[in-house]
Amino acid sequence: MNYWLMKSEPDTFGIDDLQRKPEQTEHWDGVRNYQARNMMRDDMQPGDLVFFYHSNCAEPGIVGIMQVVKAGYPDFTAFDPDNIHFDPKSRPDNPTWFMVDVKFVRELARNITLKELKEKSELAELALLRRGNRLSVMPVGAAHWDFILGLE
DNA sequence: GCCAACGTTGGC
DNA sequence: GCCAACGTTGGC
Repeated sequence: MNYWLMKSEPDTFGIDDLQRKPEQTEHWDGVRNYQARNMMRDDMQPGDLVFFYHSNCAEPGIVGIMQVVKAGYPDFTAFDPDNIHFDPKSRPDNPTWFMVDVKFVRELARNITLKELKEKSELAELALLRRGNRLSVMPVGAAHWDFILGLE
C-alpha cells in the first residue's frame, strides 16, 4: 500500500464538502499537470491512503485522511466544453487526463499546518516541502506518513 | 494583492 | 531545440 497527499482549496472543495458527498466519495477531477496525472493513472491503487491538504487558504495544512477507492480512469470533465476543466486535446478515445475516486476516512483531530510541518527536520525531504511544491498530488513515504500522524 | 517558482506555449 | 512570454499555483 502507498501513501499520498492531495491538495484542494477549501473555498472550492474542502474536506467538509467530501464528507457531505453521497457515500462520502468523490472523483478527484481537474488535475491538469502531467506529473500528477501519471501518479493517478499509474500508481494510485484502491486501499492507498491519502492526506487531504487545504491549500491557498488562511491556514494551509493537512486536515484529514482519504482512501483511494477507484484507480485511475479518464477525467471526463476534460471532455465537457461547459466544464471549467474542459481540455479539447483530451479525447474519449485517447484521454490526456486521469483521476481517481477517493473516500472520506476521517478528519484529523486538528489541522497540522504547513507552518508546523516546515519546522520538523524529520520532514525535510517531504515532497510538499521541497522546491516549488506546486504538485497537487504527491507521494508520501511510510515513515513520513507515520511521523505526521504522530503529530496529531 | 503581491510575487516567486514553476509549467506550458509558440516563434524562430 | 532554445528560450521568452505567458499563465498558474499557492504562500504570505
